[in-house]
Amino acid sequence: MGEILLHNTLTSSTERFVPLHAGEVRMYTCGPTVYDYAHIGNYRTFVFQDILRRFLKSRGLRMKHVMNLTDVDDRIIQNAAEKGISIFDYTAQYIQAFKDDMNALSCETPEHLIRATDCIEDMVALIERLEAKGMTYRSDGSIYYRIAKFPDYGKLSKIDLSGIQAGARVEVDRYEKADARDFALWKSPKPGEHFWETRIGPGRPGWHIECSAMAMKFLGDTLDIHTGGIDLAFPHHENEIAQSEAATGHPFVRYWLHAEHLIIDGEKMSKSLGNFYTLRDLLKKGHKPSTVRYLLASVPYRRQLNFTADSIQQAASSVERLRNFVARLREGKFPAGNNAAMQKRAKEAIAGFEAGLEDDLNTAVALAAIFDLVRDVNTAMDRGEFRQQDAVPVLDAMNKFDEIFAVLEDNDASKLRALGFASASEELTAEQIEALVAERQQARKQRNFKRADEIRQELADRGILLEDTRDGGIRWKKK
RNA sequence: GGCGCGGUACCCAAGUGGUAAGGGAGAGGUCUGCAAAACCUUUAUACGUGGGUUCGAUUCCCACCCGCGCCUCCA
Repeated sequence: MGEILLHNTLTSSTERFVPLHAGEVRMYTCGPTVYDYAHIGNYRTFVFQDILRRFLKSRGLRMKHVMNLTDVDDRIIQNAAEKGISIFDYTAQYIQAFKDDMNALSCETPEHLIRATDCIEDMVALIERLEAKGMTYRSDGSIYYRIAKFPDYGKLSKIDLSGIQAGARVEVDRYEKADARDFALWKSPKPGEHFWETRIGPGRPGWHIECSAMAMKFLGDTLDIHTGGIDLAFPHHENEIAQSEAATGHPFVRYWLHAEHLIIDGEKMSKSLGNFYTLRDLLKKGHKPSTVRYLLASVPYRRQLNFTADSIQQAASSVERLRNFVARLREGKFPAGNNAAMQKRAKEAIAGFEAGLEDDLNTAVALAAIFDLVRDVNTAMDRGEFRQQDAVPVLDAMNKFDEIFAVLEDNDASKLRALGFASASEELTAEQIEALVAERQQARKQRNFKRADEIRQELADRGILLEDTRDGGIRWKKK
């Protein structure tokens, strides 16, 4: 195993990753704002961070990983008010939807998945620290961060503040700020708005303070890794740095990792263009959760991912190839014994796979190593050079792959059911399928191919594909 | 305008100063009762365009064109 390289936005370079605390990774991911269903672009970032945490875990590192759920912001307050329900109830449904989606995409749950509103006290305390250090000012009951007092401002995004200062684009919103660049730490409530009564007055937290407070609450002053979409680098992450480092005097994050955006058919995804998809939209179209995960994971995270009808179809085919391979390994009949070349080949594949991931999570290279193995082993099988005992090391390699990619298990149907998508055709029980398979085998023996094909078609219509194997057996799988 | 990422075959996508991984799709073939799966063969000689450096550049430098993102709350 080589060293792990990660690209750090802060330094604009790819660096060797070494956790601050041996054996443990303290990581923070900006979670969703739960005002609606998350879209497929959101999940690009979440699948990326899942690949990252799975990879780090596979290296024996213990994860201390926090993800926030932003469950209070302007849209949430407005939408909840329109529906006449509390923001808690309003967001609860989307938090559940988010968890369900993440589960469908086989994304592991971080050690701490926390509602922002459960950490108001921590945010208040952090704002107090900033006030004590003279980093803030009050205006109309709101509290702002005075960027001019933080000389390092802009070091993450390399933004030139003079441009903003002079720019005409900054709107004067309803809050009175001393400087257009300043941002709200605490917002005073408007009439009828949800607010918290606190030591710093009534109101609600600004977006940026959430993440600083929650990250440091669970992970300490300095985190190893902070992930998010590239769009968050400015201003959100820049503001997190300003808040956290001004309060503690310590570096906030050692490695900043940003995922590039997903675009649709070469265009930005947006509601106005009509190319805006949630995960459920895709599942409704008949795509499998594993297909979506594979597609999102297969393009290296620092590259824009162009999502097209073609690319998702390609992902489906690729997963199918991998699953077919594993089924062949598990069910195939091979001559007894072992072939040293196969053992060696499996080890090489693992090494190649890991080398790809080590290189800033280059999933494309990692996948190539696995597909090379698939082809070579299939070839060996066809030539009769593959032995029964070789299945173990090769399966071991595939398991190592799936520890990270998590697409091999054929559990799409149950995941779809969990999300409330009933399969169109009624489910056949394994017994019913076996009975039909047996009948077809009988028909084939009698060379009654008409009946055999009828049965195969009948099963196909109900989502079951039959494959006759070389050794005269049959294997079936769900479509 | 400023900052950033990218432009590689039909599609997705690696990669290196010495003439291009992998996947998908297509075509032909092997196997099979037929299919499916699998395998084999095949698909880039302008690696966005134009210059430059070099014995040699897709890979380095410069310019330009195009796509996408950020520039106050969007992953």
